[in-house]
Amino acid sequence: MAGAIRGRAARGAAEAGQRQNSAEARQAILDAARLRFLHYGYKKTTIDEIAADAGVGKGTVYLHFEGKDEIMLTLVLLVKRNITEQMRAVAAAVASPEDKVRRVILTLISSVYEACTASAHGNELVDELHLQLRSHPEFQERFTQEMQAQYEVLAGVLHEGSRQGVFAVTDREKTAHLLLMAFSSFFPPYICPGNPAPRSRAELEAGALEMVDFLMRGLKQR
Amino acid sequence: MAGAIRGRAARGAAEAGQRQNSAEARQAILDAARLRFLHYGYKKTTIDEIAADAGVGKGTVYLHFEGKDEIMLTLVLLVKRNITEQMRAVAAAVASPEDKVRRVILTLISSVYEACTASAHGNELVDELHLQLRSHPEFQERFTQEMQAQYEVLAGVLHEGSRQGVFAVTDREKTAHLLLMAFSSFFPPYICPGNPAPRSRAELEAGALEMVDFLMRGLKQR
DNA sequence: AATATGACTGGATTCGTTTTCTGGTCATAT
DNA sequence: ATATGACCAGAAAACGAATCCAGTCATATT
Repeated sequence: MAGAIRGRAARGAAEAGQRQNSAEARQAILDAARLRFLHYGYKKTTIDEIAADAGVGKGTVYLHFEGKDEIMLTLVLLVKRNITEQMRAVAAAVASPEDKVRRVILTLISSVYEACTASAHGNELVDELHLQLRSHPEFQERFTQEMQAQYEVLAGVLHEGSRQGVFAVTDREKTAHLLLMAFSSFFPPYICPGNPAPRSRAELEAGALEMVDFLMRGLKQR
Repeated sequence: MAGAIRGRAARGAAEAGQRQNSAEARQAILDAARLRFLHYGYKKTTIDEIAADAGVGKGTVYLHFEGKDEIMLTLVLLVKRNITEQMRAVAAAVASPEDKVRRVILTLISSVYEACTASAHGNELVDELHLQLRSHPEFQERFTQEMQAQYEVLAGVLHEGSRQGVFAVTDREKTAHLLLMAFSSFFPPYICPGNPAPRSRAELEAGALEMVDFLMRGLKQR
């Protein structure tokens, strides 16, 4: 009985301990990798450094991730999810549908800008992301899902506006998609042959606001 | 008198001959360069080859262009002008303003696609263009002017629609600008983290048409 | 048995050197 | 006044040696 109790307790502790340690280790690896990537860039960061910073052996890293690339993709996906959350929060706040559309889109654009400007290696990381994404269909899938989630946040606001008679939208999904597509030039990499790339966050947001208001004219109920 | 005549004729012939030869040489250089660039890419093409193909000495190339980069930029500018011309032609045709907006934008997008897909080295050329443009302010200026011209073609159509009471546009220039900006994702390089890049010309045009019709809802008089 | 580790490996990358190539110049020719 | 091609310097390629580092695996630990 004591044995059984000890056994259960021990097993429970072992399981919990392992899982907790495991989760902790995973998180430590992600944290260490994020700092390294931001400070030194993707290529200059080695798995050995990440493992050392995280306080685990090198092999342990490979128990949690298939490789360096997956660590980076995982980090970016987390950032993307975080942005989606912010958008949801903005969409859930009390405001007119027009304002919500404005704010949801601005949130997305500003957050992406913020994330890419946070580090001196932002450009390298963006390039690397695009590169890696091309050869990781499973992550492509997950990224697409996340974009889908963002479309849906916007679609929700459109629906709300629709019910309130402010917007005239038939296919919310498609409209949200087109709407966000029209903002391609506000996302990095800012490749603008002709137009100059935005110089500052303020300039970016001002441009985005103009675009939002232009696009919303087509949404309004007439 | 005969002397004067001969003199004038000779001078005229010389001038005309020189200018004609000169213009011919310039054109021959551009033609040769275009073929080489399309067939072998920018980097693999040498000035010696261009000169040989054009049937002129190497030094002559430098009488007409400041360097290899300027030859390429000149060629691209010519293509851009040609596209503007096509847009003007479409805008001048008889059609409803809505149709003209559709067609003008489709012309632009299709032509750019066409130009970039014409060669296996389209991507290299686009990259090279962006690169070179960064260090050639005078060409930047000329490219911007050409884009301005394209905005104006579209602005003209908007104005026409406005007069006919079909569109409600206050600032034609700015509207044209925003309108074209919304199509960034339809121009190369097609960098789409999430959305797939267009696979074919047909897919591209279909997407563009959807976008045009979406955007035009905001333009219509209510 | 389940998990963690770090020494080890080989393919990739970097580095330093040599060689080739090529954009641009200029003295000469027409 | 215009056209040319030999020439030059600096860039790019080619190469091999040295180094690095992602990923593996035999072993250790619990």
